[in-house]
Amino acid sequence: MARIDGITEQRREKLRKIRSLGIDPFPHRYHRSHTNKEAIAHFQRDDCAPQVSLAGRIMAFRTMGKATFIDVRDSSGKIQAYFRSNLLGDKYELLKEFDIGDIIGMSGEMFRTHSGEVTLKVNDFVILSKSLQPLPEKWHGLTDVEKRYRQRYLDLISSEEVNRIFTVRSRAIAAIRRFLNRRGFIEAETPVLHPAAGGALARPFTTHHHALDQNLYLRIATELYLKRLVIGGFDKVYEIGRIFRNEGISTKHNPEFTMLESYEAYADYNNVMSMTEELVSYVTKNVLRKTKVSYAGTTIDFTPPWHRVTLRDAVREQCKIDFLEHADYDSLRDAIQHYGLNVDESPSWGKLLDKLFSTYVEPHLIQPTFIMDYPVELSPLAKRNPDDERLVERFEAFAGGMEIANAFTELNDPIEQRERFQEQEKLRALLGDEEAERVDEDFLLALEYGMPPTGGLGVGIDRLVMLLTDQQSIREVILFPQLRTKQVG
RNA sequence: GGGCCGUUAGCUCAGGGGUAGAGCACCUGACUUUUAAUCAGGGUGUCGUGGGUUCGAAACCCACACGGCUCACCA
Repeated sequence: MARIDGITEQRREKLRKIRSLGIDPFPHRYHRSHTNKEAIAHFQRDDCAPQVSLAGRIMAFRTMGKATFIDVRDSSGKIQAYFRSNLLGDKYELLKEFDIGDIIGMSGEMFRTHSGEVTLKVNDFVILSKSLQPLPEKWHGLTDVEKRYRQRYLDLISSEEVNRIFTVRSRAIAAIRRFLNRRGFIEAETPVLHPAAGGALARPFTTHHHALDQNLYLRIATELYLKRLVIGGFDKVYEIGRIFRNEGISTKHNPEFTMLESYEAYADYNNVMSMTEELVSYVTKNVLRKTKVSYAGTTIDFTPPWHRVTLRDAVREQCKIDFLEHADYDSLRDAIQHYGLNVDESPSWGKLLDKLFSTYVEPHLIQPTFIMDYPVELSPLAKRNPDDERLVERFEAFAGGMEIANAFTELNDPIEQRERFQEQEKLRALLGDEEAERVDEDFLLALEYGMPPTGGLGVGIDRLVMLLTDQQSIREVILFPQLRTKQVG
């Protein structure tokens, strides 16, 4: 990438010229009296000619000899500014040293042009930052996807839509906090560096602490620490935090992503189910002012109550297979073959079932749906279903064909939890399953002090934002998605 | 990691063996209410990188890099 070409050399020359005139092209501060939006609103509301000082990035120049219009944008929006030679005198010539992309401060009074646009008539202006690189083209903007992600600031400058997506993301997270805080939840911050990566089935990133001379893992879930807080007496606790999983990258997976986890003492997964649909519809209504969203050409309605169906019935409906009647690997595999279904080899019964589900059921779950009652093999941290000990009280929420939440009645029996961990260790040893849970003695010790019956929830924030913004790729809702580092030179 | 597609000016894109192109941006000039301002003039380039084929390669072949989609893994 030629960092210094003709255009940037011209701009460096302008920079030198500005300095030679005794002007600091990067002054320390500027007093704004209004944002662009406020200035326009003030003029329209009061029908006067208020004196204002505004600042922002120059987005366009329209010069007509001794008069110039420029468009200036700040985060509130665009405003047009009008520069006249006979108002500004010699200073008008200084405009020649300004370029699209520069940050400018301007003062003057508001008026309306002949064509009706509310405009700032400038009587003084100052450079606030000189831009040395040309901005993307004004009409088409930036469409090179790689460049959009690597230089997201350019994407944000040139695309209102991208700007909107990340504004929605921010508002959605704020709404989640508001919802939970109003219900009496406390927000916690638990460690990112874990001595053992637990709380989910996933490969972790590893790192090393030099002073402790100890290997550490980036967290794959916040679960086990948040449960310690429930044991510590925080009856309602949550964390919105970055999770790291050392797995493939796709339109639905980024190695680091944001998850909400909440835990509520004395609640079970039925209570959590109600809270989940209320939470999501609250967020949707607050952020978009409606509960129906358009996603991938269809309409998704988040209004509670959502569909509820057991995993068993869902799989039976789509695949004709009752997994409880095919409770071992060979039986389930044979049933899949018998019905002519196409499911890849999997290392275990549970993974085979998971595969069957994600291939034949998940893509159909467009409207918000709770899939309930998972096999105990797939859920080492969930409490058994009292009606069928092969199952646990667990649900996953789906919308738009994606999993957006996972929740269960938490296993709080320390003896059984130890047995479940040991089962996972067996899977790891037998099948080389690197994602299996490890026995976490520190967590087991905490459980032995007694954890109240608790309902836990995990929500994939990125995927929720995808649904709210009608984006089919997770990279479009993450400001700086993971890309391979480009070789320099 | 596999398959398919892409990479040409600052940006958006044409060009598919014979002198490197357009629009926007930029530069020069005109213009005191324009708004994708207009008018006249000016191409500013390692055609992703490295090899190969050829009299001649941006183009054809091979390898590599980066990206997109997809499959595998997962949430």
